[in-house]
Amino acid sequence: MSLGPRKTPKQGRARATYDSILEAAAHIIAGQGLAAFNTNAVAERAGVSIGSLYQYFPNKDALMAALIQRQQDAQLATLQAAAEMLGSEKTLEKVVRSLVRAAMLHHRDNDLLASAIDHEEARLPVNDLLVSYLEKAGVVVEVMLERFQHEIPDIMPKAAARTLPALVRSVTDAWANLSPPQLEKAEDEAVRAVLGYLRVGGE
Amino acid sequence: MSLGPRKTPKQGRARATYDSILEAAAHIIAGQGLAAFNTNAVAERAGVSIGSLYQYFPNKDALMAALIQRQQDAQLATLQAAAEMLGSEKTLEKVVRSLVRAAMLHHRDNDLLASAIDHEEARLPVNDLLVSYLEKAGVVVEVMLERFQHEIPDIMPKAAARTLPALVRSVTDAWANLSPPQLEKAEDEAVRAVLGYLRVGGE
DNA sequence: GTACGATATGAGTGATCACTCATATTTCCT
DNA sequence: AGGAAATATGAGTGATCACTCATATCGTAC
Repeated sequence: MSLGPRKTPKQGRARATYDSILEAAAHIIAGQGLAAFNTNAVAERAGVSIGSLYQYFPNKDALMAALIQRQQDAQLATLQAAAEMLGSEKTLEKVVRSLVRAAMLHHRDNDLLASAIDHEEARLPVNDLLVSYLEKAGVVVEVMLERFQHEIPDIMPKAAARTLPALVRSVTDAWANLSPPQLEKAEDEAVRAVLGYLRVGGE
Repeated sequence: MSLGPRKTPKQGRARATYDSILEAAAHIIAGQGLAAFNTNAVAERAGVSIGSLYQYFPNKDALMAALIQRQQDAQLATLQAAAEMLGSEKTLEKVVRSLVRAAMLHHRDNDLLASAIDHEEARLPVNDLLVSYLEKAGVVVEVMLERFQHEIPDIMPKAAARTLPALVRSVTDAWANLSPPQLEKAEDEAVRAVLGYLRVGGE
């Protein structure tokens, strides 16, 4: 079963249809979870007929795969923007705290979508996508960390780039999923975890 | 919609039926994922009629909730056993490495089941279960860490107890889900993350 | 052994949902 | 203008699956 697009849009309206379908899919998953994600609902929300959806996606999984790629692109863009913003920041702790805060905000707004994507990544044959995304994100983190080599001499930037996002995500998850959510605590603990990870063995 | 059991088994065979249903559900999710988890398949695998399943579980979600509780109980037991085993271990690093290794083995065998449970915990109204589980697990971790107060003076054991499991899980995930999985690397990075987290600010 | 509650059965029902296809409309090109 | 290619439509189809219920069997107490 192919996950590639069935047909590439050639006209403007086709592009618009394609985009509105992806947008609708993201909206439904983010708002009501994976269980509410069905092709009929997506088409309706997109203001498009079910037939049109199947013009561009050969099946439901292909739609999910496209959504995963879209999300990866967005996250990469966010990360790159953050890297530029923080280019002037002097202390490692401030850089880390900014990144953690950004990750938490993103988390608050995209909780269901992010976890649904995690879940589906494991089920679908999209490993190539994932690896190439990690590759690119890794480079960005690597560049950021190199500026602080003096502070964290033992770090292996490539390894750190892979570990850090997972670390932030899990710690914030652990604290944000309480009732009531302990968001300040979450931020502190995540910063603590990241700094601890980076500095271990050093000093 | 109630998630409690519909009927409590009073005879031995009823207990056996009940258990085999839970066992079958776990087996299916662990082997083929959440998508293959349907009540008919569970009943068949359990060697029980679909009607029997609904004698004990008012609906599919109740079955999932029971599975979640069962898994929490098992994890707690594992953790407690580990805590006793490690009571004589002298260095913090060794304790941490043992725990990480145990978590990784568990992960390798129950990958799909664990992530499915994570996913469903978020969807079902089982917050009470989760909170009480974290409470108990927290106490165990707290006791373990108190022995190393001299090494990690700044730690808040309750906070650590909540953060650590999430941290280990995510780091191992990040490295284990590659192809090929980098399991040694995963262990090293997870140990590094935990030690870093525990020791930050200290030394 | 008989009676009664507990337990087990599985064909059947209704709802949901992925996906098709014959047809209609729009855009592009000359 | 007119034809062809691209795009859009949505009723319909078939499969899946959660859940019911009428009926059957088993265990136990007397």
